[in-house]
Amino acid sequence: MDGKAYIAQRPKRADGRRNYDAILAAARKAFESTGADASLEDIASQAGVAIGTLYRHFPTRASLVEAATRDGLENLVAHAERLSGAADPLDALTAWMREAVAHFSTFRGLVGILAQSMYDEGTPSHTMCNAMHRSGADLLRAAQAAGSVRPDLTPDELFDLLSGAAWVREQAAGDRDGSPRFLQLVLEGITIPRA
Amino acid sequence: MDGKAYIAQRPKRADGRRNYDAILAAARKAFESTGADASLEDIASQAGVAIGTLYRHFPTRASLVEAATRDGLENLVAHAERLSGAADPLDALTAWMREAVAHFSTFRGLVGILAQSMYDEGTPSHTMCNAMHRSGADLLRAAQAAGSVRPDLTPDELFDLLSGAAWVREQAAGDRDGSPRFLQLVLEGITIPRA
DNA sequence: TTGACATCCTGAGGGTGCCTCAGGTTAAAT
DNA sequence: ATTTAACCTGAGGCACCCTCAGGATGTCAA
Repeated sequence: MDGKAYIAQRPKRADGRRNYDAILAAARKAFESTGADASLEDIASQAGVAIGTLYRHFPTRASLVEAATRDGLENLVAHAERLSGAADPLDALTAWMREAVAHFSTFRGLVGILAQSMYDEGTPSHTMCNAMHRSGADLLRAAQAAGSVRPDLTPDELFDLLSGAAWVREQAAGDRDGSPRFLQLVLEGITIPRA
Repeated sequence: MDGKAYIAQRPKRADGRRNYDAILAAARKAFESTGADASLEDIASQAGVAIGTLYRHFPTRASLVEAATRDGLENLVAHAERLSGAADPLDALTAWMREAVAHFSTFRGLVGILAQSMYDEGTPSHTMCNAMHRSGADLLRAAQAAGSVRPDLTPDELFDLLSGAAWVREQAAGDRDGSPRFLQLVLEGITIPRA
């Protein structure tokens, strides 16, 4: 199983690259404003390209979403590595969690796709999700080792909590954004008060 | 604004009632197996009825979902009333929360609709959601009065937590159902240990 | 029993979106 | 200049949504 089979490769010919980029830009805009179920035909026409061209570069909707959000996930992983070994592991973990929730709710419907990708191999985003999973797990372990977080919390559970927070955030888009509060409650729920 | 304007009325003629019931039964089965986005044309044909008949009784998909899940919500409210004034308000609250999560994830996509209905008036399920909100708020208040739950938790936040738990549950359908654990974490997070 | 009629049912049809594929075009390598 | 693999196009088949004009029928009152 070559995981990359699903991942759109950046094309080599100049016109191909141009269109690839245009489609990606249009997709980002459309996802932002409409959600992950934006019309692919709209995206194509917005990119000034026929629908077949979009499918050539991104054979599935998931692959397009993956390409449109790869940067964000990479940043998340990079940030985790920067934070690892911080003076206060709990601060590091909470800061990262906040960022993770923010990214997960970049647009409506993303968190569902990511949650799917997390445990479903053969999904475009699966590789990136795995990397993120490892990053988060490291930060969690450190915070647990420092005695700041309940030791029985597993990485999977951490991601369930993060996903839940992101989902709540995307539901209440705009007004009544209960997400900071949700995450706050979760954080206070899993941390161990400094005696 | 008459909230009932959207709610499908049980038709009066015998054939109408028959079809209404058949559609509802087919819808329940379809939602159960496919999710809230099941094909309405499939539901109609499964009920042995033309598509126009389905739309006659249930002008919108939301109204059909509402009708298919009304019983469950009513039970939830009734159960809350039965639990109110229980000897141990915390037990009552947790029992009710578990039941609520179970109902919210009756089928894939329901919790999203309910979360929407909760704060969006003019939605078919809004009335029922309001009733449920009140029930939950009562149980929460009691548990808080007993000193068992952190006093700053609002009913809205409680429902965000419940929705999040239900959403996580519906994501991990089948294997790896992290939902009991999720709710457990949330509960331990919001309760105040008995000194 | 028999109208009369409001209620109900039907299903074709127009709209949107998904995705494929046969055929035409073009960048790039030789 | 030729070749060719990469690329692009957009019509078309499929599924689903939702509406509406016209036909069928249950109900009730006479």
